[in-house]
Amino acid sequence: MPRDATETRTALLDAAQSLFMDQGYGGTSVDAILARTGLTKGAFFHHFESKHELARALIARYAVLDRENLAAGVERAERLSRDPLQQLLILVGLYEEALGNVTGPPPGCLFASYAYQAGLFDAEVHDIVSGSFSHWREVLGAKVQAALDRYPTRLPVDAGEIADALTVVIEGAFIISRTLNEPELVGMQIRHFRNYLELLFETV
Amino acid sequence: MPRDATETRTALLDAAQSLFMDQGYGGTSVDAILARTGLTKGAFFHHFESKHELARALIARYAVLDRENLAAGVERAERLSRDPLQQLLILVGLYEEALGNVTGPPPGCLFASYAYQAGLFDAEVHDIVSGSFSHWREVLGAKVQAALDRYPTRLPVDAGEIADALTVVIEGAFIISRTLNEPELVGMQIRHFRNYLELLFETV
DNA sequence: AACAGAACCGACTGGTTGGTATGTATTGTC
DNA sequence: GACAATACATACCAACCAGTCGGTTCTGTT
Repeated sequence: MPRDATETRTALLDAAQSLFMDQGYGGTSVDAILARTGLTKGAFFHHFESKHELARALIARYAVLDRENLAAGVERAERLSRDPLQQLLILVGLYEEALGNVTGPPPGCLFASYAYQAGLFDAEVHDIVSGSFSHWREVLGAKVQAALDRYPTRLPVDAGEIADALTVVIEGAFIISRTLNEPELVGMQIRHFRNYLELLFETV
Repeated sequence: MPRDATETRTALLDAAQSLFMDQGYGGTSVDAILARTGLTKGAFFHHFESKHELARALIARYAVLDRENLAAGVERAERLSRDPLQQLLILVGLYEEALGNVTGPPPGCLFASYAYQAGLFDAEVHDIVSGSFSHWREVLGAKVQAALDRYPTRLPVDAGEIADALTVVIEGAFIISRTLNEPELVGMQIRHFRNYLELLFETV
């Protein structure tokens, strides 16, 4: 077997992800990706049969990492407490921690970059993105529902909506944080979502 | 004077806005804009000296409308109540109303489409976008501060952060709403921000 | 050492891109 | 109704685009 191809493939995916987040899919040429990696057309089209197929592979990789990350967070929260409300608050706290202590440029989300370029992609890519957000809704929604089942709230709320509210805050915070170039903003805003939960559940 | 040019110019800007929101700036060709309007290269480059200048004009127009819209909302809220907290809640309610009763495809924000394509634009465009978000922070932040000065809160909060939280929710809700194709989501999420305010200020 | 096959190179292609040059149509002014 | 100026159309160009293809290099197998 020849030299290690996964390294090259990863380099292409990494460069593409960075460029797509900064210039968008339509604004990034294959040549730009090659210039960043130092590779050539031959390498690119050996690994991906088209630019579009790269986009698909990229977002699929991102979706897997996102799921693993979420699952790890949930597991960790479940290990740290038996109480569903506490688990929820811990989970939010973990994301606040992870996205708050970022040095350098504000972080972003590949799914979000899709939202305003959806017309460039096909149904398969769309399903990966919407499936990822739906997954957040399901996983978090279950936790919220468990908390709702056990504790009273100051206002009547729907579990799915509360679950969505976290992804909404994260995605929205990315946008404001990026345009204002204020990396701290993301953690701060997640903090406010945590405030909302605590106020809702009368823990404060 | 020749025929009315503003109509043509507006048609170009409208088509560009719609396409940019759907495919991004880099993914939209000048020809695509012309195909949608039924115009030609001659018309385009008569009104805009480059594609980039169109983007600048478009986001500038959007920023002006956004400011006017915000100012109108604030005025209306101030007319409906003398109390700063009530004004704030009314203002949020107005946006919940405006963005919640949308039929057809979920709405979006041109500023947000910029966030993940920033590398394609220059400092001038960047200043318009960041200036717009800063303006929201200032205007809303002042209202929040006025409410904080008069009423106690269950948790200590910063006025600017609360102001940002609304734009964060709106922008984030756009993204999730668009990818899941659920137009109602935006209004619902703004509702949760209103809940947060009401819980914070002990009105519920 | 010979072979096979994957990994990669780089010149090339046809179509598309943003932009230009030049021409024509429209409309108010005198 | 001649003139001027704006508004728009059309043909065209060089640069760039995604993608192709024949060739070269590397590496495990025998």
